[in-house]
Amino acid sequence: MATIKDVAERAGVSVSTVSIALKRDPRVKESTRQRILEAVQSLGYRPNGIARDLKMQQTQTMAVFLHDLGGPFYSELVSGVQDVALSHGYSPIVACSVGGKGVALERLLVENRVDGAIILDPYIKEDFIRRVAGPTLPLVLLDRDIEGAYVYRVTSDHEGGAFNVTMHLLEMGHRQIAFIGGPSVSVDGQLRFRGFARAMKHFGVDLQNRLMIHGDFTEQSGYAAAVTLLSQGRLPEAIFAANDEMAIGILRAFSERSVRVPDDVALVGFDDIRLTQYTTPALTTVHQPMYELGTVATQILFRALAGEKSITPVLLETQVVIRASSGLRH
Amino acid sequence: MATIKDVAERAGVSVSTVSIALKRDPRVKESTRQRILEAVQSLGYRPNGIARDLKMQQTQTMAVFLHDLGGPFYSELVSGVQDVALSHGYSPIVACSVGGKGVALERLLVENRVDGAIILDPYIKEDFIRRVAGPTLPLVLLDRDIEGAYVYRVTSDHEGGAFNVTMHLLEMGHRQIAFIGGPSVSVDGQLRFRGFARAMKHFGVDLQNRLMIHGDFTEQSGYAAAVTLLSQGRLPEAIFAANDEMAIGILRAFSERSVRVPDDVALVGFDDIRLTQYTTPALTTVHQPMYELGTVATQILFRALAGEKSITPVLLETQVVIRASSGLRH
DNA sequence: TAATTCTATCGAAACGTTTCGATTATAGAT
DNA sequence: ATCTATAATCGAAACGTTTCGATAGAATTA
Repeated sequence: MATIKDVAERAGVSVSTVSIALKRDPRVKESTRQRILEAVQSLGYRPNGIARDLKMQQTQTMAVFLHDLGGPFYSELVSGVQDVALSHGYSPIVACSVGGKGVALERLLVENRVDGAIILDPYIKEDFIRRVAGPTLPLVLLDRDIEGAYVYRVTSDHEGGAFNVTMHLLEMGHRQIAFIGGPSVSVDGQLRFRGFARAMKHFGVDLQNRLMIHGDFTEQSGYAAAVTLLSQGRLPEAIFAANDEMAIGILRAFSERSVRVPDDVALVGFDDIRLTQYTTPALTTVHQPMYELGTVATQILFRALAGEKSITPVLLETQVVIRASSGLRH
Repeated sequence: MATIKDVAERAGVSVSTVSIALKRDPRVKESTRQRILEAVQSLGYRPNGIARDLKMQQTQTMAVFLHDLGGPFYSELVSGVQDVALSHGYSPIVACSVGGKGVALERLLVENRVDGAIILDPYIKEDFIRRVAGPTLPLVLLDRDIEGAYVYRVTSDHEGGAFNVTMHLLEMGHRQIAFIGGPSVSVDGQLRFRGFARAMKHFGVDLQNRLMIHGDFTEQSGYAAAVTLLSQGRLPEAIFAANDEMAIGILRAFSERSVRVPDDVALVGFDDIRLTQYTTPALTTVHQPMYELGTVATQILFRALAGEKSITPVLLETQVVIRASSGLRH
């Protein structure tokens, strides 16, 4: 691999001249630049980005960490990040935050291979985040509630969305409403429960223990929850699944057993993943502004990188999307 | 940011001693190692990965480039990559290959910030790939047909899958079959057409020009193709959409106009994305082994990295998945 | 002509590691 | 006490850039 030194030699100039010539610095004479460019060509020289990063003490790269890359709405999030990052001359890369020791999280964050990161993963330990964040590595956390220096936060209004969609169910006359929750670590799952409980209280409806079931945001856990409910003998009037994946699992369990949605039981989810438009019946859910989440988070990252100090947490609105599964004719 | 030098000073040893102590080299006495560890602690020292990469002349990082990160089946591909990469001590990162100058593709590949890459993007220029590949940067291409030094290939059997699913339609008695193709650059789209044409020929059915329509793999283009077909007055007996996204667009156009699938017209897609199970009717399609594509590609990458020279292209089998949209009762 | 300002180029240090060969301290053998 | 083998540590070079201050020559001014 040819280095800048080889180019300098071939062109008969010094290394420093090559370096500045390559960034079109007007200090170098046009004729010498040409000579240098020829040398570059003939040697197939490509600058070594790592050497550059080391010298510059920055990488112009930022990372997005996701718990599992396959999540159905992450692509929009990443688009949002991408659009803003590119306009700042940065390259976003996406990495999976799981995998244990020696993995991307270590390599990129601990060993400073990126200038900043956006993190969407309820499982990453709080003290890891606080330890690793710093003036040279601001971190923007999505849907987490961690305070710390150089740690910033953007969250969707899970509680508000959950409140609104629960109100929707209540207004349709349902009172016996089951709640299928997410894993206990996930703040967004907790907030969704809070919104649900607040709406129930608002209508003066008591929560029933047997209708509060814990899942883990997977389709299978939704399926299992449906089976649990069915085993209780009588179904509730409605079910609020804390995310769409679980709602889809529930739908599958019901369809296999000929339980009709929404006639026998109404069902709503959360997230508005693409699939919800295609299920039978289409799923009422709460839309999360994923693209906006990406752009806002990235903007905050650049403000932090620019040295801005006090950046307040951002809360983004969510929106109820009413479809057939909740029983409203439209 | 504390450097190894600071640690050395604080611990009262030389830089080199710290360096080897930190990798548990038995040459350094236990007591000094402890002293060093304390210094690391109190200074909050974190090794600088970039300096290390520069010195080592490798990054232990590989990239996966996707044309758009949102593609519905990429997550499985990436899981496959991840599983193999981790077992080799490598961190895969995912980046989007679009975005023009100064973007991830440049930064990571041209400037050698990764040790190798897997690329799934029909739009990346052939000469770029050949120019950038080299002994220090093997490239594994997915669904592309480019030959070159240090360029390796893994492909799904698009042609075979298309042949088989077309045979399925023919065996069900359909003769007038429309083909909705992908963008002309995409090799996989071309192969799917080849398989389709071969099956038609096999049954002695002529292709009709009016039934050969070009799309671009998006849902909208499928919708548009359906509209085109409808405008012709009489529908074909069956439609083969070169990917599921377009098939879904077609389905939407038909459902909006009360054209019944499969009663009025049969429909098949390609890819077996998750959505195909949930559409009404569920979509007959061809399953691509995406996870396997990821693992195989990554294994090849590591063989190349290990210096293996002649690695032959791999072809992975696809499988027809028969669901309701093609009309077969099951 | 001498002094001054540009213009074009160069040399060297620095970024933070790793590693090789050299050096010193410690112990064991003669 | 001297020599040798081993253990523990050190110093310096190298990885490939960027950039600052220096330098030499050409052009301008007095």
